Amino acid sequence: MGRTQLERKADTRERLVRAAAELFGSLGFHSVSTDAVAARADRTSGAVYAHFGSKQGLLLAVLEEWRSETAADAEVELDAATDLDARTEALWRTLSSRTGERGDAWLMLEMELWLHAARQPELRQLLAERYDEIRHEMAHAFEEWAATAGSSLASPPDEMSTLVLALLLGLGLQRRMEPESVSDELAGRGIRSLLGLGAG
Amino acid sequence: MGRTQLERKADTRERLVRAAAELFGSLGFHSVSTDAVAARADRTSGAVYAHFGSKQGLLLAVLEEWRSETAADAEVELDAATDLDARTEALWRTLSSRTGERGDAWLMLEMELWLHAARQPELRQLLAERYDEIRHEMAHAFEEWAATAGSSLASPPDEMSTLVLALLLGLGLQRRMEPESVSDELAGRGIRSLLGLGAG
DNA sequence: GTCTATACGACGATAGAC
DNA sequence: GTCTATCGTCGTATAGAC
Repeated sequence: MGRTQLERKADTRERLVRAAAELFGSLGFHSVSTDAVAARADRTSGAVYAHFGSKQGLLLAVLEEWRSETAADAEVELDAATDLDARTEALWRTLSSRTGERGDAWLMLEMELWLHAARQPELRQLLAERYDEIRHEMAHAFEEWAATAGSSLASPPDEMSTLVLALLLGLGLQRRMEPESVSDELAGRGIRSLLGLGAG
Repeated sequence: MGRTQLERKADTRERLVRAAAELFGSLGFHSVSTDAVAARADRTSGAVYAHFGSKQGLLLAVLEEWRSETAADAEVELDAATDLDARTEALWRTLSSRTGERGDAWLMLEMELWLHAARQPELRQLLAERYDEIRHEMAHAFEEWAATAGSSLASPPDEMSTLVLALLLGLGLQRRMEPESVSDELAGRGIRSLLGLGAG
């Protein structure tokens, strides 16, 4: 069939990205060779260069993949939550403490990307846009929450989302070092007090 | 003199740690070779292994050095601030947006350490203790603030310091990618609303 | 696009003299 | 403790056949 080679190409690309996400996240970008990624994807390192040009190109592809996944996950989680407590908890769960098949590789990969971006302007631009998107989505959600709660937000929604995103990231960092220091309940309380929608 | 060799030893150690802090912070741990560190310290790589055993041992020494420095800096800054606005601002400045000679290498080195610690239990323990210390110091300060303000804290001080530390870290991360997204004023407002001591 | 094979460089770490 | 010299290894990336 004429489309077999296209399918195979897409398949290889997907395999490589998946393998890279798993290995980079669990072992770290620098500790993982292109050979290792290719091997896990049942390919050879040549395929990495044919598809992504470099090891860093592969890292970027992983980022793009996770961005869309995360957005989708967040939307599902948040739509399912009805009251404020459930919403804040869902937010915390989605952005900072994912468990399950991917483990907590999420935050580690995020930090890995942040570090690279901190030193490379092109990457920095890309990550900045990523944060912008996340903040926008959150800001939109906050406005809805306030509306359904009958109250109004104390500050501009985009400022609020900056603060909330910061809180989520920072709690994730601490939680990874010392899980007991950050309970789900504490996270929820923190978010609510930033929003000014808490119990007071 | 009998102490010359001891002095020289201490001097070499200090040179190596300083050089490592500068290079690791600006270029990243993985991008910097032990030879490069040693060269900047006017020594050779053998000295690194004689003093620290490994490249990672050197990283740990850098961490210890910065921990004490940061604590001292924070104390000075906070003692100089009198009202709540000045205090929250000093907090933000000390922990997340240091500029000057060290540039913003601080946060990058911190994240570098975090990433290593996330994968190594011994290091994780050490970093957890570091966070604990920071939180304790902040918690102590918060109690004083509340006392002088005549009000009381809404939550236990150690929970508050967890939230505030999270906010500071998270804002630092975003600020590095997109400085305009995090104003000093916003940071101060965020801290105050977590503390429940804000304007409202 | 994918493979094998390999060039080429760099790195961490050690040995041994001083 | 510090130096010079060096070993062995591993990594990224490329060349060229298929």
